[in-house]
Amino acid sequence: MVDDQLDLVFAALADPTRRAILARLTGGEATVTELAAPFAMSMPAVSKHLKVLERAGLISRGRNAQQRPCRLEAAPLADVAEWVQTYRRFWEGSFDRLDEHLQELQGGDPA
Amino acid sequence: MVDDQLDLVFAALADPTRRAILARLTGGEATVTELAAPFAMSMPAVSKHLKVLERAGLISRGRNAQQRPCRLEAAPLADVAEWVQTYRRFWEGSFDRLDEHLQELQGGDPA
DNA sequence: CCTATACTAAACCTCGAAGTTAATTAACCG
DNA sequence: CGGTTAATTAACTTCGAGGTTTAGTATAGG
Repeated sequence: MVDDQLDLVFAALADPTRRAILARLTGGEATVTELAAPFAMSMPAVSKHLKVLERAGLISRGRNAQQRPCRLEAAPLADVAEWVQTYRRFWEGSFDRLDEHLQELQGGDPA
Repeated sequence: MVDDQLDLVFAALADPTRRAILARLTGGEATVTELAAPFAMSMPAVSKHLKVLERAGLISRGRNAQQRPCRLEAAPLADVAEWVQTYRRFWEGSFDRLDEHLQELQGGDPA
């Protein structure tokens, strides 16, 4: 709902490294070292990416000895889905702009 | 499919001005001047935002006298929807991480 | 032709994102 | 305690995003 939050989430998703990290986390928790392994990038760089994801609410972090396991927190993606959902009728269907406009005026949904 | 394209789209969406422009365009085509009106921002700034949206494939531009009407091109949002869709089961449902992992291994869906 | 209108291009500024290396904290382990 | 592993912090660099103002390009129209 807060627009700033959507900013953070979209910005976080705009980086392929971070999307790859999220994809990795669908397989379960992982430590920073594990997450960093696939990338040709230093550990602090990955640590920064994780901070971006955390600020966006897309991951949370636990504690296990010296390790800080990351877990996926997908809730903000529901907001993304909701936002994009409002545009669905603009990529589905084959009506032209005039039809779209009429549709909007009438609040109708041809699906 | 092309990861770079998703980068461009997410990055374009990470700015509230640009999302507002897209929202405006759901009401039909608009000129740059019309799009710029609601914002406390110079016209060149809006012009740059439009270029970002265009590069992401989210708008296209026509020509009408001196005006360059913009129209919404929502197709890239389908890619966004598809991407986010793969995470849906991670924000729906109330199972914990272990369950998620088992679910993934079994390819099951408890919904 | 001249001028106003609509927009883009150019030049510039500032700030933060993304990366580096080196230093620091924290926890385990022999 | 001393050393190793895991991760963050700090200091620094580079680059591009987002904004500005000023200048340039088209096109409409008196």
